[in-house]
Amino acid sequence: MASDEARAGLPDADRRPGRVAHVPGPSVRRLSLYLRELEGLLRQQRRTVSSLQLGKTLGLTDAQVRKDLANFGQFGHPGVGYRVEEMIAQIRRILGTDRVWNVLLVGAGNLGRALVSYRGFAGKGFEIVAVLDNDPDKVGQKVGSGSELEVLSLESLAEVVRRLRIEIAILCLPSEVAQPIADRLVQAGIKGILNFAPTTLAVPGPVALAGVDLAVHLEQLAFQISAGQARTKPPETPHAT
Amino acid sequence: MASDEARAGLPDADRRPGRVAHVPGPSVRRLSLYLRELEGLLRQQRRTVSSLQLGKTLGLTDAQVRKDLANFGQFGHPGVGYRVEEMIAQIRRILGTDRVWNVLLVGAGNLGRALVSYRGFAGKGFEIVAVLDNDPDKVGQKVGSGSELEVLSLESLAEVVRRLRIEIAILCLPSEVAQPIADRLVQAGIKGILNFAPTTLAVPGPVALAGVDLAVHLEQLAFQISAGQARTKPPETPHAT
DNA sequence: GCTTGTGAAACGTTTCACAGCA
DNA sequence: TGCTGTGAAACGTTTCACAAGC
Repeated sequence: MASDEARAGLPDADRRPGRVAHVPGPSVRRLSLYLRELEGLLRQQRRTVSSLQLGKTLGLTDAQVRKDLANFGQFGHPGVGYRVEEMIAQIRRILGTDRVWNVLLVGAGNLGRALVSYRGFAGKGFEIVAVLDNDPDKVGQKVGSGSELEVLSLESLAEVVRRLRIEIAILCLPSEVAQPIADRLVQAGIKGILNFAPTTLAVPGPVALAGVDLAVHLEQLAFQISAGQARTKPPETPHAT
Repeated sequence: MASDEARAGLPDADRRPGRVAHVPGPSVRRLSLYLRELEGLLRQQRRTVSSLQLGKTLGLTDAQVRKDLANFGQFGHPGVGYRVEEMIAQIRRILGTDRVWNVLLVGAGNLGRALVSYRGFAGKGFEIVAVLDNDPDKVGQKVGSGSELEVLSLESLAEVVRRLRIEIAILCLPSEVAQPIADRLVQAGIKGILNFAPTTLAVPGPVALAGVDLAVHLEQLAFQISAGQARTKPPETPHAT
């Protein structure tokens, strides 16, 4: 651990577009929420929005919204606010969803099949392009809202990842097999894993990891109800597992 | 007096005797992860675990683990660590999952039906005891792993919540109807809502709220992959297979 | 008028380091 | 020796307050 040299007080000379120095994690998480709100405003034909308005629906202060967005550049227009369409394009570019990511889904159980049919990814920059499962009964089945995907055997994992240039995988598997499958995905060159198994995965540093544990979210509700009763601040909480 | 009394915006006060004074939000979130790890250790017949061991699998420091647990009392045994079984019982008590919560699921689409069949809630203190849907074609259908639940009409919402003493609802609905249904749930006396619709809900202060937006999680992965490349909260030295 | 962007202050969380106990 | 619990220091995030621009 390097001790801190005199690194305070230096003016940030790094203001080149495209290169962003250091962004707080919470800011990045909120970026997705801003995007969601802005897309809603666009559907309502709204042209601009102020930091105060944007923050109000999300339970944030106007200063927070401005600081968050200012982390990535100067997008606002004083006296006007933020232009909805422009801001959407900028956030998509920042998040990296201004292009389509090919996604692999592993595990065609109830949850897995539901995700393949999930409409919420449409227009968000993600497309599930392959589904794998272990179970011989499931292999060969057609899945998806239009039944356009065929479940493939796990044996084809590496081949599918490479052939379809897949960078993100969603794991809907029993806890016991999640880690070995994650290992195989990493080996095959996957860059990010979204894990729905209720277990902690270990992956090498450069591989991105996010976890969604349904029971965990319910537990947080139970705590808020029984202990807290007062609301804590942030609604959304993605937490790496 | 410009700003002294002006802080009344956020409800926060909870200083009842017998209740734990003020616990950082991040600590509470990690509590669920500790519980999950401890339950895994119990299955492996482990009797005790140190803060260092517990933290390592989760990518946390030992000091962090100790501080988190110390927020709620003194549970550790110097020179020994934490007794697995005892700690599980304590965390369940703290989270409020040392009893069973009746859960209502609203929306019997793909995702909703998958959650009803989801085995991960078993033994975690949550039981889905009713399923509602709008669609006349779905009403009357049997759902659940053993097909033991019948989908009921939305009209029975308030009656079902009261009769079955339901305190938590899971929303698997299109964004457009999520808010009106949330309003009806609040009206019926629900205490917490887990929202899977990709929209921001507004609920009165005393009602607990959590949201899971699948697109948001994928966006965070996309950002980590394209911008970050380095992990935000890195567990140290990783190892591939 | 209204609204952004931004230093500086306020606040919250994590890490450090060590006393104390088994 | 091994480990917890805890003040204090380090670090990170949010809020404040206001100059500057539309």
